[in-house]
Amino acid sequence: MVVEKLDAPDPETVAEATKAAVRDGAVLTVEARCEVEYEGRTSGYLGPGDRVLVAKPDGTFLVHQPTGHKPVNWMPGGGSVSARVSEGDAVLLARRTNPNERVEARVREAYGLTRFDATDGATYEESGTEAEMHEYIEANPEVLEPGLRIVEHERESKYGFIDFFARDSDSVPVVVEVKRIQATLNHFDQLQRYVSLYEETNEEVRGMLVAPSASERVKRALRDNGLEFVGLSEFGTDAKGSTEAKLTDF
Amino acid sequence: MVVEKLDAPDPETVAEATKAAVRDGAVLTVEARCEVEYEGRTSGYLGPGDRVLVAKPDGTFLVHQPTGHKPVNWMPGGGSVSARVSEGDAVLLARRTNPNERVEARVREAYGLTRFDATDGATYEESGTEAEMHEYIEANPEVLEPGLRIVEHERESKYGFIDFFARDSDSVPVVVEVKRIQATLNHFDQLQRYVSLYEETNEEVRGMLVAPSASERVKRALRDNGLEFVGLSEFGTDAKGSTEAKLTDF
DNA sequence: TTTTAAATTTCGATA
DNA sequence: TATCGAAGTTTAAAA
Repeated sequence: MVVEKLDAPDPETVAEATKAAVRDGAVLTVEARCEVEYEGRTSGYLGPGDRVLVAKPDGTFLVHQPTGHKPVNWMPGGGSVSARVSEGDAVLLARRTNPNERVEARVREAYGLTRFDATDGATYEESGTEAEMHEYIEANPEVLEPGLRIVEHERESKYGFIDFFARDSDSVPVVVEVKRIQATLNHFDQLQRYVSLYEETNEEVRGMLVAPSASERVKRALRDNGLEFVGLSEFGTDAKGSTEAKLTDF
Repeated sequence: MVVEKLDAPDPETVAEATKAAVRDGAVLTVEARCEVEYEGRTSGYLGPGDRVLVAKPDGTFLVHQPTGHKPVNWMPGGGSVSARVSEGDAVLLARRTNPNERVEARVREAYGLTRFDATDGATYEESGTEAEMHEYIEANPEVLEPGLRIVEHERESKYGFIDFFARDSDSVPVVVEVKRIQATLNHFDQLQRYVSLYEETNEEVRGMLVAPSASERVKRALRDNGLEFVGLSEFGTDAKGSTEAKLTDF
C-alpha cells in the first residue's frame, strides 16, 4: 500500500500519523482548518483558515493556502517535524537550527490526511540555464564581438567573480558579465564593480554586459559609465536545442 | 463535505476530478507516479517517480518530490490547469502567458486523489521586515550616528531609489542603504551606485550601509571605496517586539 | 561552514 | 503593463 488515507481524523490520530510518517520516511499531507505561527528570521501569525499541510521526510514542512505559488509558511529541509496533542488540538511543529526557527500549525479541524510512501530516484534535467549560456559563449566568443578572445572563465577577483575575462582584437582587456534574463540595475552594478576594480591597477579596460535585453534605465547607466551592452537574444528562448544566436550591438 | 478522497483512481477519474476541481475552485492533491515536462523560460524533463501534485483554483500547479522545499516543477498562479486522458494516462497541464510556459505531468499511476473545498479568508501578519526597520530608523536616526538627521525617505534618483537621504551633524549629506539581513556585495553595489551618482553633481557625500552584519569581503569593499558600515544587530531577531537596538561602528 | 551568485526565482509596489 | 527591489528568499557550488 503506497498511500493511506484518513477521513476527518481526530487530533490523536493526526499526531500519531504524523509521528509515524516522519519515523518511516513517508510524505504526509493534511487538509485542515488551522492557525499558524512562525518565529525565526522574522515572526508572524496566520489566523484560522483551510490549508494543505505537507510534511516531507527531510524535515521540509509546507503550509499552502488555496491560492499562491509560495507556501504562506514553511520550513526548509534539514530540520525536523514533530507532532503532539495540546489543549485538544493536534499541533504540528517544524524546527531547525542555523538559523533557529520554528513553524507551528495548530489544527482546529482535520478534514483529511494522506500518508504517501513515495519512491523517487529521478533528478530533473534542465536546459537553457546560464551555465549553458556560458558554455555557448566560451565556444563562440565571436557572437559577442568579432575578434574577441576568451582568456579566462569565472576569474576570481578581490571583490567577486568575473564571468569572462577577455581581450578584443586590439588586445584591450574586456570584462564580460553574462545574464540569461533581462539585465537589471544590479547586473549593471556587478559589472561596474569588476571594471572599477580592474581600473585601479590597469589603465584601459572595457566592460560588457551580455543579456537578452535591458531596460532603458539600465542601458543609460551602462552608457553613462562607459560600459557596453550586447543583446544576445535567442539563447535559451528556443527550446528546440538550436543554438543560433542573434546579437544587437548597443 | 469539505474533502473527498479517492483511492487509486483510474486515468479517466483523475482527469474528470481535476476538471471538476478547477471548475469549482477546489484545491486538488494527487499522489502519483508521473513524468513531468517543463517548457518556458528554460526547458526540462523529470523521469518517472512518486510525487505529490497540487493544483490550486488560481492556476497554481506544484510538483513536489519527497524531499526539498521547492517544487521540482511548478506554475505560478494566473494561468490555468487542465486535464485530459492521453494514451491511457491522465495528463495534467498547467499553462500561462507572459511569459509563455507550460508544465505537463503525465500520470503513470495515481495512488490517491484529494479534492479540498477550502475556505481561507485570513492573511499572514508579519513583523521584523525591512519596512519596519525603516520605520525604526526614521524614528530613531541617532542609532546610526549621533546628530544624524533624516532628510528624505525613499528618495528617487536617476538610477534608483535611495533608502534614506540624511545629513550628519556637520550637514554633510549621507546616503543610507538599509538591509535587514547580512550585507552582500550586491548591497555594497547598490550603495556605491547611489553615492557615485550623487558625487557627479555634488562635492562631498558619505555613504552608509546599515545591516546586522557583513562578510570581510564586503567590509573591505566598503572601506576601499570610502563607504561606511553600521552594524544594527538586534533589530528583527528579537521577536518579542522590543525595539532596542545595538550598534557597532565600523 | 561560510560565501557567492543564480533562480522557470516569486511577490508587491509603483509609475 | 513594465520596472524595481525585497524575500523568513532557496539552492548549489566553491573555498
